[in-house]
Amino acid sequence: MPTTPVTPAADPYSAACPSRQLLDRIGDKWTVLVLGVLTQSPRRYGEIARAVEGVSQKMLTQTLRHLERDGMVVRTVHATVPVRVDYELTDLGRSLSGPLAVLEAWAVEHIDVIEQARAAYDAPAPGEGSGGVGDGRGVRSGSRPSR
Amino acid sequence: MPTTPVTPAADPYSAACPSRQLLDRIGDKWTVLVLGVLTQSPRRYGEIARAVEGVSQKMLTQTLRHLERDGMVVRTVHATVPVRVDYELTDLGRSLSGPLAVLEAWAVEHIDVIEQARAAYDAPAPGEGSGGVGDGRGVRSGSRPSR
DNA sequence: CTGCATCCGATAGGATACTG
DNA sequence: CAGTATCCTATCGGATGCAG
Repeated sequence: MPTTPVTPAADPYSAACPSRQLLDRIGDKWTVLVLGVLTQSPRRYGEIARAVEGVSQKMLTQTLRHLERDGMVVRTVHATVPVRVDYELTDLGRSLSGPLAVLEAWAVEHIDVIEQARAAYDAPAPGEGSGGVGDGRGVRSGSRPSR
Repeated sequence: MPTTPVTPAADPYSAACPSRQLLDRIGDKWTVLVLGVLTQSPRRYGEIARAVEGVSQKMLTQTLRHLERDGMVVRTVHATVPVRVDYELTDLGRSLSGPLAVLEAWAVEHIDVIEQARAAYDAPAPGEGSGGVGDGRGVRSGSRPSR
């Protein structure tokens, strides 16, 4: 496979779809958080670990490796006595913050409605046995089937 | 917890953060795909199953239930002889397509650079022993550490 | 300090069989 | 047709221990 096999990439239902690849990456537990920390300024490994708080070394390292592999961050090792490693966003990494901000804005703006919907869905079925509904047109499932 | 414990929601590193909740939802394997299918028009269960292609009933049903719970889709059951169920996006669900499109645009636009970066990362270390780099300032890790 | 290796529990997700 | 239930595997992710 010398030249890239083109891969249409126009098919949203393919695993090779750019959207899917991006979602697989940012959908994990830490990537976006790490990206957020690095957006502010370059950071050392330990700083990121402390900033994100809750992430294990394993996951932090894995996340950083993935970001590095994708060309989103640059890893610089300083051969000092206590080893020091800096991570810095690349232009590519920085360019992602825009779309991410859009998504975050949507989330913040609609979280209330979502949580209301969840509460309504989780609540026990409302008494709908009063009015006549036998029109055979269809029934909205207001609450969870069984859970 | 009767009244919501407030949960600042301003802390990006909390599991209760709106952004995290959204990412947890769209980060899974099928949600965005199902959303995409429904964006076009209301669909029956079987139609979605065929359109997404590759999704199992289990996952499709689970995804639809999640979307319904979050108030993104409305599920309507028609009590006909062969049962018929329609799924339709709500205004909330439709409003998400914008941010999603932004993300997709970014992915499509940068996928080439990302794949190049990946190829470079996966490739064996390039011979950088030529030029003088012994300034002790730091070394960029050009390729993967071991795998 | 930074990170890799290993063990281990939790969860996501696929295949299959069965039901209203 | 539209699910539900069960089983099983792969992966995710945390804890711990070791190393350069």
